[in-house]
Amino acid sequence: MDMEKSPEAALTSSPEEEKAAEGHGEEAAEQEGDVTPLVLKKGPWTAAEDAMLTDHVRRHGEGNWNAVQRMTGLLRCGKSCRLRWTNHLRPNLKKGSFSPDEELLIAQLHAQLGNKWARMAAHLPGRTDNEIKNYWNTRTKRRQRSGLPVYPPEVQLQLALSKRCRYDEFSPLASPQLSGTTANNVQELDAGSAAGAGYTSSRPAPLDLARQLTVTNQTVQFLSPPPFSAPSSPWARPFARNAQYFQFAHSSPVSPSTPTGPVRPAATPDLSLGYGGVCGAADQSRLPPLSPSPGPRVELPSNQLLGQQAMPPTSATVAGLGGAALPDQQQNAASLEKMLQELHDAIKVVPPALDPANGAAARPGGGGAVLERHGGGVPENKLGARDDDMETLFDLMMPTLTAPETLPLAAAPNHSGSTSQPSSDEQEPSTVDLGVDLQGAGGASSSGQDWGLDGLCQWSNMSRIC
DNA sequence: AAACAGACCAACCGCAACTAT
DNA sequence: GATAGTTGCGGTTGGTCTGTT
Repeated sequence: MDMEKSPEAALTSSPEEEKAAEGHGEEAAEQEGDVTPLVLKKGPWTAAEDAMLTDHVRRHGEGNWNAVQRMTGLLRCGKSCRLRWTNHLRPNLKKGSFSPDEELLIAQLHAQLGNKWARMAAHLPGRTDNEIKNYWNTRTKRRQRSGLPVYPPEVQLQLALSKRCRYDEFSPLASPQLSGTTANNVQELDAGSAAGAGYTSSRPAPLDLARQLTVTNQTVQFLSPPPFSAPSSPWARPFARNAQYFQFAHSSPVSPSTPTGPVRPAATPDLSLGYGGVCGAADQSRLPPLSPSPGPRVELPSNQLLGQQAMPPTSATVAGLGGAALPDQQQNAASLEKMLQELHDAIKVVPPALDPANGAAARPGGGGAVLERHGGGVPENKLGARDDDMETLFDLMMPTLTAPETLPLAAAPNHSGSTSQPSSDEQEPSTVDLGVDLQGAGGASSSGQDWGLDGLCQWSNMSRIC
């Protein structure tokens, strides 16, 4: 039922007619009157058309796009008018190339949302979904062709953590309703960004690494207030912009479905980073599937992103799959250590403050973990903090390895992280398939925007360890 | 200088959800 | 409830620009 197509289809009867309309549509409309159906124009907009459309919107506001043609004589269908206005004429549009901040944000949003361009655009004021889509598709194509990872390392780690977070939220213990838009869900998480704009995803808000960490029973806050100096990796810069996500009270928020009492697997991180089989066959029975099983909810990749299956497996992929034979806690620990090393350029996690009562680190709800940007100067106790990071994260990781089989199956995202079939938010993929996005598995802490082959080597090594 | 390939961008198409009658 | 109309979204296409050979 394409109500916008039918007029065009009816009015544009032949290619010749359509072609003629492109050059003389306006004149034709004036001459032909009511007897002959209007031939709507296609193709690039002229300045005069833009002016007409802009004037119309100024007078009547946005919406009712089909009326534009009737009221102004503009020989464009409503759909075309809306598109033109939204993508080019609307005020406050930001033109030009994307800033590094925006690029990282897009990567993070894509990791969380898939090909939800409109939602992504809601997080990028002045940018349009079309713009983001074009950017992502071309960039992704290029990167995949180069064998580079689609996502930067920060996003990869965030994905790994958010995965665990989602397991929490989607755990069988949680009400199914929670998978929608209920309390403590994205509506709140998203409060700090771009007005929400219908953002009803069950995914965490972009750049919500702090929340991910919070769910790991650590509270997070910056030691030094923004603005931060630029980190070594431009991909880390948006952390500063989204500093609000890192500021939590010590009474750490807990995922609504996080059960109290003994730590469930829900509160344990899946540190496999999506490397299929990275945790080994033995553990796969306990962990959510990392790669989608064919089914109605499998997300199909964009045709523009094809070639992924044909892509030669990177060392990381091979190592990840091959590493399935060598999964154990130590290997995960090694992976984790690598990850931390990568991330310590941008983030430092200070261990929770000791509980004065028992001398133990205050854990749930009382954690004192603090994130600190390096921009404010290298912490003196960096190494010590890292050790504590390891200890903390080891603690978090171990339950994963012994997780019962009660973990809910993750939805089956596709290789590109793209979305397709779900028609509602509830059907959105609840995980992001790192398996393929990390196929290129490079992108550690390269200093350039194009996190490069150096990173590839590092991540490959990490996988090999696993 | 010409040919070619890739990147980039604007626009179109089809579909689905939503709203009004 | 059915139908018509509107809006929004994601995928795709085609033209133009730019860099390379």
